[in-house]
Amino acid sequence: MADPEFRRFKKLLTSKGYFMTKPRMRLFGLLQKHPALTFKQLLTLNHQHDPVTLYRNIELFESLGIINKLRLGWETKIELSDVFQHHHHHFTCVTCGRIITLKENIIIENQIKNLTKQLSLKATDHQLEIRGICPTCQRKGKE
Amino acid sequence: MADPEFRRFKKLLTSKGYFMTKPRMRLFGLLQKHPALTFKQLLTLNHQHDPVTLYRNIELFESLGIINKLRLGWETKIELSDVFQHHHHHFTCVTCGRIITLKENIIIENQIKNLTKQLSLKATDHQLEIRGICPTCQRKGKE
DNA sequence: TACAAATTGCAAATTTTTTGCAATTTGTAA
DNA sequence: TTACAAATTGCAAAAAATTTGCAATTTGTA
Repeated sequence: MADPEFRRFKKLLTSKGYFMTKPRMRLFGLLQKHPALTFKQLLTLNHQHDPVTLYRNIELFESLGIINKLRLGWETKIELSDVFQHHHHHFTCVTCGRIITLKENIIIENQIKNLTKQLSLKATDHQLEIRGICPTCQRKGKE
Repeated sequence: MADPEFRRFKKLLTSKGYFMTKPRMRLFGLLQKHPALTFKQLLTLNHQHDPVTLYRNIELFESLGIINKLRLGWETKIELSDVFQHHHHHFTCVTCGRIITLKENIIIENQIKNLTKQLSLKATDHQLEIRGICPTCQRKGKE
């Protein structure tokens, strides 16, 4: 495969002595394709396969920094970490549950840098979720 | 009780026809006292009492906007919503798990307002978690 | 104080997550 | 390419977390 993301993924695994297996490739592929998935969604998309392996690989990926777990709305979702995606934030519609990806905002990023610097915190990453009502649901609400 | 927060809490409950009960007062009291608790911590602090009632009241409080669930570090935590606290953000130390409360940052707040306005999103609230290494753990790491 | 409606707390069901282990798959080095 | 050691899977089963139904109790109202 020529996919550079895949190569980075492989490196993360193998440099620590883990094996590149089919269930791991499948999981990584699903996360590349979809923006943010719950465990259940992953299990469904991964049909016919064992939840146990999925649990174990999610745990592994988490520990290797391949994925992040987020709470969006009321659910815990899994998505690829910033190593594989442009850094971004999320807007969750509290009415329909839709998630809108918000592209990185430089002013906020800088402000976070200042803020942590002042407090002598060494920041590794961050996440911002904005909740509210999406344009579609706003329109429906007025009808 | 003269506590104005408590009165606000009571109003939120009773204005929708819910009763002010002892388990609900206890839960609210715990959340006032502690910054961000997991379900397990709540259960322990609430010793001798049933998990079922706790689940039900957490769900109710959530639906009434009394509390928020957050994912901090790897855990889901519960804290009083901005109705009862100054709006703030969180820093989680990935090494020791400590949570540091970050006071509201006006520049970030304004930036969020601009951002959502541009996209016609009606924002109701948001949360920001910064992860990294706290000063204490940074020192330990160097020893 | 009496009543209707809401809530609790128990038992039990259901769902989610973890653990142990034998069979299989993977990477490495001859 | 083959053979081997180590890692991983997927099953069965255990453990933990969450939800449901219901009778007894508590709460707000008149």
